[in-house]
Amino acid sequence: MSGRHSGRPTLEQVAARAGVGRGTVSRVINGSPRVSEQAREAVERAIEELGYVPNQAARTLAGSRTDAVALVIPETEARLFAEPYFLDIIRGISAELGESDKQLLLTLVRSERERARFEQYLAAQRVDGVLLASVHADDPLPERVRELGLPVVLNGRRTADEPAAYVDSDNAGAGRAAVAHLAGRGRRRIATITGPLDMYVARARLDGYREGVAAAGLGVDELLVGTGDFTEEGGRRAMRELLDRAPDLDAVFAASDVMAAGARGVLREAGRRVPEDVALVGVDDSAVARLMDPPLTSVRQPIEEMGRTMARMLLRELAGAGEATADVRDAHQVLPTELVVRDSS
Amino acid sequence: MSGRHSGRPTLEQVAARAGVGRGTVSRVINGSPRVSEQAREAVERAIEELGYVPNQAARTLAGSRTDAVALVIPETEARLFAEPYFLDIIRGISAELGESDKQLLLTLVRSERERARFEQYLAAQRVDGVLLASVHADDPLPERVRELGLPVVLNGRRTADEPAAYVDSDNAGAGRAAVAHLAGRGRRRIATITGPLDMYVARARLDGYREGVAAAGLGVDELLVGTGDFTEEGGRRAMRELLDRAPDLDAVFAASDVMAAGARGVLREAGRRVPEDVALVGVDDSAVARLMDPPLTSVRQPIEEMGRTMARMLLRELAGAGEATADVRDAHQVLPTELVVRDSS
DNA sequence: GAACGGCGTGGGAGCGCTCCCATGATCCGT
DNA sequence: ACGGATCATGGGAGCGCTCCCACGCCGTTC
Repeated sequence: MSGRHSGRPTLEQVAARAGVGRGTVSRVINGSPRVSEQAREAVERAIEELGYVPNQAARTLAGSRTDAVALVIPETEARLFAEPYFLDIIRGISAELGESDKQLLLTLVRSERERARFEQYLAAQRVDGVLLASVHADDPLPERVRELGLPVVLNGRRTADEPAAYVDSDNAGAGRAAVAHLAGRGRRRIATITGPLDMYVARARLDGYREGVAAAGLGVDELLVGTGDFTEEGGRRAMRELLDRAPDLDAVFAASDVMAAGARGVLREAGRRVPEDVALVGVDDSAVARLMDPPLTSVRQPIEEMGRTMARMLLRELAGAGEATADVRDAHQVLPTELVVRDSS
Repeated sequence: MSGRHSGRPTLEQVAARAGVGRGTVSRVINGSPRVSEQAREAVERAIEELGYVPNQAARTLAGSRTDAVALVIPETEARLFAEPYFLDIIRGISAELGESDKQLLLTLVRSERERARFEQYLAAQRVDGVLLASVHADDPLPERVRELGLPVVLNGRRTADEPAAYVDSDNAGAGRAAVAHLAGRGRRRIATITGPLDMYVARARLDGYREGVAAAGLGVDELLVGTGDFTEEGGRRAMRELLDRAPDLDAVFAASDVMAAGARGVLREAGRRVPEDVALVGVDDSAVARLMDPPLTSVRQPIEEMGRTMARMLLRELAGAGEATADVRDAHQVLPTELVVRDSS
């Protein structure tokens, strides 16, 4: 066959063609300023002509930077949350990463075994940093990642005083806004359906609800607090219990759209009209909310923006390389939510 | 501790500790049979004790296998399709990949520019193969990937005689099943709302609809065919037109749940009851279908299974290494759909 | 005019692994 | 008992890149 022209061109071949040394080509590729204009042009031309693309494995091996970050999604959660959530997160992350030439390694963690394997991957130097979606209260993963010397950013926090870097939305604010809205429409017996209370996000929304009730001068009634689990069925169950315990309720703040959908079904079966008899507000502003009948008032989280912010934080830390983490405050971002009013309230 | 963390252990150190040569350690790691039981045990012990994890970059560089595959999702599509779709696809792929120690590189392609960049990545030897979600009719990407010498598997086909390997669901079957069901319930004027007709999936469902109508001995009436675009708004628009053109229709087969949801709203506004006046069937069996009022009858696609199958096909081709693609038939998988009957029909 | 500092440059020395070949030990048949 | 297979084994030779040091060459400076 014809010569050794098999395989892709290497940096060495580019150097030869451009009439310079390997070092110079490397400098051009990596945007070093210490290259003469002339040499740079020659190299760029050679790269163009040869269709050269640097071999990533070689770069990583020699330089120990991988140009990839991992996004970890615990599979169990993936089913609970309104599903579009993760897609939006991914979209935001991907958009931000795209601008910096980084790759996204997606890992769904289903079991302990897969988790262990994931830690292996981290140790295998496959990524420069880790993004973690929806961590549970007692999840040790963030610490494990740090021990491996990798920066990590969480989506949501595990506790109020989360030590790791995170991006969260203003969950308490969401609860307050929902209740204020309902109270503003004259509702006095406002109930809530919470998420699972071992998750910080659920607690925070409940706290916001309580603050909102107090702020409206209504006095908190624990009979009006029903516990759900972010699923439709959980929403049904909680709604039934609430109707039992507090048949005089005239509004419900459900901590997720999906639970609101479940609750809506129970209300219909109970002959309560929405919004005439019972006003309903959800959280997420998902497709479900728009398509419900009547369309559901919901507190929107800026999900895609959360993804972007996570990626941005991680990239900043990667760039800042030096251990000197500028300011812890930067590492804790809480994004605002927004009430979207529709016909259910 | 301070001090120079001598970094992670290398294969060489494992060899030293186990009292064998590098080659032997490498053989153990790669599961070669040509290793004595004794040596194997010694090496495994050393790996355990040192917490050794092979450096991926080095393996790739030396062996030119990357242990990663890319999943490409055109961003434009991501909005059109019922969103959970992609998450399910990802879930299936991830599950299958997890069992074979491969990593998933997720790439959302938003623009021509990002597409070009993606091709660069492929050329940079970052992945062993490519999975492509929802390709458009004229998408040249599959061919580009092949030119780079990488195997590719599509989700859905571009045309009826797609040359590339693909996994699709039985879209025509979905249309037939929906119509048969509606006809079975005594509906005679069955309309359809299609997807965008430049997509094969939309055409196939329409074909199935026509076949179903013919099979029921109803005679196809083009007035009953409305064109949508897989969005809720498109569904509304098509439904309005249908009501205009064929006010006597008594059933609608919408080619997606989301369009069905849009249509349902228009029907309500028009004072038509579902299912009494007009029966409604969608496709996807998504959360939207379950949460609609009344809950929507829908044709379910085995989305997660499609993901699994895609991954399996790609892995098989990667394993088969040799160019001898066994049988083209294996490369074209069409999975069955299933009608889920609810109250809307 | 000699000494000096800076800058662009070339290329050696690895990074940690797989591939593969040569080696010595073991086993077989005759 | 001996030549020839068979087998586990060690280790050299890269894979393609980045890092970094040493080398000229230039313009300054005193």
